[in-house]
Amino acid sequence: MTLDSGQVFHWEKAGVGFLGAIGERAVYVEQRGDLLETTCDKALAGRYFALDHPLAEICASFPNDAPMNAARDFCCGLRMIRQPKWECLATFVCSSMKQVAHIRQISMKLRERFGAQRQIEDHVVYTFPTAQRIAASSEKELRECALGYRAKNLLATARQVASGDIDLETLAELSDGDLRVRLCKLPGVGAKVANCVMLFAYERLRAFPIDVWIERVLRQRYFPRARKLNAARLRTFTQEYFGSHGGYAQQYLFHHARKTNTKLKRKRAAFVTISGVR
DNA sequence: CTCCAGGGATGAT
DNA sequence: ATCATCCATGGA
Repeated sequence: MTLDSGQVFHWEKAGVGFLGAIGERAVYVEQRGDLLETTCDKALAGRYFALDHPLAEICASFPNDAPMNAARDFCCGLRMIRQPKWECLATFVCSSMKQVAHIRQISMKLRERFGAQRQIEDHVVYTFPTAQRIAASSEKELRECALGYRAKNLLATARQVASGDIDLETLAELSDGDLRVRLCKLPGVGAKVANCVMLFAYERLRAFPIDVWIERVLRQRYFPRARKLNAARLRTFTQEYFGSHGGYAQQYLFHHARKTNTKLKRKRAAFVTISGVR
């Protein structure tokens, strides 16, 4: 549930488990009931998958309404991963106006081209390239990874991180508001991407990214027929209504909507077929 | 084939 | 302060 929820984009199904990388290490993970089996250091996997999060307590803190209850039931076990900061930032700079399936492709191409190769059993996985490595590439090379107009932003952001102009680790000391402001100064980072990075890499469980899916959920399930519902209005509502674990609630709503896919897409015109027209 | 996607930056009202 | 456009690309 966690690895398929659109937080990370490089894990691949292998047998009953998944093959991927946690930071610099190639890892195989497999869930057996309520146990997690892994080939890597126990503490490393436990931290990455946030096994210390009190899931029952967090889910109990969600608001009690129909869409939230449905999402909670559907997403049982889903956790917010603790991602490496640069990896998360870079990936979501590449995510704008892209479907999850395509973000996966971009992520894999960047890894294969610029990352480090790791062997695990008879498989090969790649680590995510450092900011230094991306900064040393060119816009042309990045465009060859299918980034399109995002290539310029990724390159510029990588250069700021690689040069030490911005230190992603020390940003962790900042308040939510200050952290968001600093992240939004990076090219290709707006409120949505900043919130994703805050939620997935800085443990800011309040952060509530609003993308096209979540906006549809909010408008159709929480504000049916509401006039003048702008971005600011949605933002204040989500912060107050979903509370201190809003990011968790958001991810549950997102994953549920994306996987069930019912009645959220814009209605298409109904067609009938009439024969014998000619 | 068409539609649209885990948006952001920019310029016009 | 809000709104409209453009930006590349390819899965569905």
